[in-house]
Amino acid sequence: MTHKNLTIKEIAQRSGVSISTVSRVLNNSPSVSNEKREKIQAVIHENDYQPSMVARSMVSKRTHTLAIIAPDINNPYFTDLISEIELIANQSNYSILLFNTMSAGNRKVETKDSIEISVFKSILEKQVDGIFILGGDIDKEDLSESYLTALNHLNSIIPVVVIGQYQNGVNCHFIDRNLKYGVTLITQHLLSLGYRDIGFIGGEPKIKITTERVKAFKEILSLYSSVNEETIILNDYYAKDGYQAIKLLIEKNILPKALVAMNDQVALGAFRALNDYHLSCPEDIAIVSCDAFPDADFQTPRITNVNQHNHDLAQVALTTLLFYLDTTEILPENMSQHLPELVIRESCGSKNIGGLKL
Amino acid sequence: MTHKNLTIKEIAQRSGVSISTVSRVLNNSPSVSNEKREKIQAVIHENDYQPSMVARSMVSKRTHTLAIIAPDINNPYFTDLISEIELIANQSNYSILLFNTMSAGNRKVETKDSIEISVFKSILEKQVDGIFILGGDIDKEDLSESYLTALNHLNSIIPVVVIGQYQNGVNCHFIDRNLKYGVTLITQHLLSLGYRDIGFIGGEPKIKITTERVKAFKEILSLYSSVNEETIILNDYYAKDGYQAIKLLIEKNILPKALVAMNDQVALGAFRALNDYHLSCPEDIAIVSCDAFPDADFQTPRITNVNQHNHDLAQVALTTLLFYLDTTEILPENMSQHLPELVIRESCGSKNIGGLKL
DNA sequence: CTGTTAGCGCCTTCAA
DNA sequence: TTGAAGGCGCTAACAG
Repeated sequence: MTHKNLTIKEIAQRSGVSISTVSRVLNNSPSVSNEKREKIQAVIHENDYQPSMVARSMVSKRTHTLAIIAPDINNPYFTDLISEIELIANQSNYSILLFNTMSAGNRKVETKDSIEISVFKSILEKQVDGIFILGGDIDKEDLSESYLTALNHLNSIIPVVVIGQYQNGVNCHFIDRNLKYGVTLITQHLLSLGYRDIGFIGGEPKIKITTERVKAFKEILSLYSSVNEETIILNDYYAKDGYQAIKLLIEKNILPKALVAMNDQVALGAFRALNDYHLSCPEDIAIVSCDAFPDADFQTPRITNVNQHNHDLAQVALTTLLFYLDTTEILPENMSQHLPELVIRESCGSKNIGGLKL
Repeated sequence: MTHKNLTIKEIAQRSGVSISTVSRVLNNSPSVSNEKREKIQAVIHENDYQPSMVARSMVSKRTHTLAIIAPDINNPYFTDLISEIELIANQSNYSILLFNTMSAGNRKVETKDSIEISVFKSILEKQVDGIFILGGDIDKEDLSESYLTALNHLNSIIPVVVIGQYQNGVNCHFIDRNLKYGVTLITQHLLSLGYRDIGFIGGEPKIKITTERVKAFKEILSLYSSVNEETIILNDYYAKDGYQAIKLLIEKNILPKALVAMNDQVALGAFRALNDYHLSCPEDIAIVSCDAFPDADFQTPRITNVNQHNHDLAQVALTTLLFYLDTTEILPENMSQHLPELVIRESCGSKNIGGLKL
């Protein structure tokens, strides 16, 4: 910390011009003589001068920073999304301010007042240009009044894009994941393979992601077979939950012939539990997952799952947010997202391993 | 975007006082009459007023923001560290600006000029108070001259803490991971179980993490047995690399009786490859890992590995950075980090499953 | 094409 | 205990 960054004033002095001229070359204004421009650029380079974003923000009211609020960055679903958003944001010259609220995951923190509400305050202070909410409180079936108020207030000052299911009474922009299509696709796959006795495991109850998926699961299943509520085990989104679910089903002696798992981690936990009971997937039971995580192709068995195309999600979310940064109008057209895609591997017991895509 | 945040000036007007008085209550200055203080606080609450961090930063030269530069946030090692740092940083009222350089991982970007150097520029603009570098270019055996210059320049303006191995010629503060101890521990474990024919898989060549671990591995192995260079396969840090390594060893017909994998993901890929060749771990070959990732306990087999106590790392890194934020002196005492810890599970073939910790 | 001036929102002297 | 004034580094009119 010996050096300090120079100011525009010092660059002006060393270049023998006024600060406005320096400011002009900084902002690529055409109305600067080549001679002075070159001189100034030289001085800028010599001194490794970087204009202060803080001062610029002061004037422009833009920080070129986007906030991401995520409940658990140890969950691959969120990191996938974050790294995707970050990549595209950087290309548009935005930086990412990350808020990991820990409202999910191993280190889940329980407080009477939601952490997210306090995060909203920090974000307001920081004056980011826009905000992504990737999950957390917003996914709850019953939103608290205080959360709703805080979120709407936030959104009235800074545009918020939520990647998740639409919530009544929330004024943010929502990017829908089309959960229904994905579950339907994969359940149908099991049905087509001949399975009729199908259960569902994983996912926190009272959370929209869970309820929507379970609802769609029941809908499609009931068309061809019957739903057995006992084999629907909702707990949480992690490997431990898949493990626990299988344990429960086996202990109650109601293990079905096939299971839809909330995501790959739940499926992983399920595999492990089966192994502990000397059962195996897919021989004894087929297990598929609604949400693809990395390494699905390296598990044993390789996991048949749904690719929700998070890459698209991130793209759409960013485009949407960037749009609302500049205007309060309605986004003209819905951007195209790829539909969730069934990826058939081994865990479903299908013989069509590899290649086959629906 | 109907509302806008009020300014201190408006709060002053609505409270019937001057802006300096408002500023005083904002900063908990004692010299304000209770009457005015209460009036002002009421107005602040009514209007959900949040002072502008940007304006404050303009004056204080502090943004209360820390940057994290990581090469691949899809890698659990980095997310672990990030979420840990974020948690502690938040408690000290710092926000995290995340830079995912993508210099590692599936989407690895190759450019002649390092992305990190351009990230350094963004960071300089943003005027963060301090910087963490979690990996990436800094881990290379041969640092480019341009990178070195850029990093040292950065560090001369903003304090940088690197979580990684010390590099000659770099002026940042380093937090060492004690890689040697971990590998030694786990190799010794294999040796104690009676294995003599032990290989090493995973890890990018020419990267310090790799070279240090391989070096330590060879050192301890050569004390009890002999090193076979052919069974040391260095490629990268992911599941695909474990897979590829096993494939190679089998095809060359030199699969050893035991392997040390760079991390759990490499081990996972190795398991998968073994299965494809109708071999299994630990029956046919023992595989252990140097770096624990989440879910090690849910893999089949459960992975015997080393817990590098990343929690500690984050803690020490943050404390160090916070210290150097305020002073240029030398940190008085080395903070204690837990030593890497051997966690015995199933993949080593040990009968002492569970419980046993060294 | 160039320089002067007036803020952006806040903190910090300095007087009162 | 309070208010007025100046300045943080930069941009954006406005004159020249």
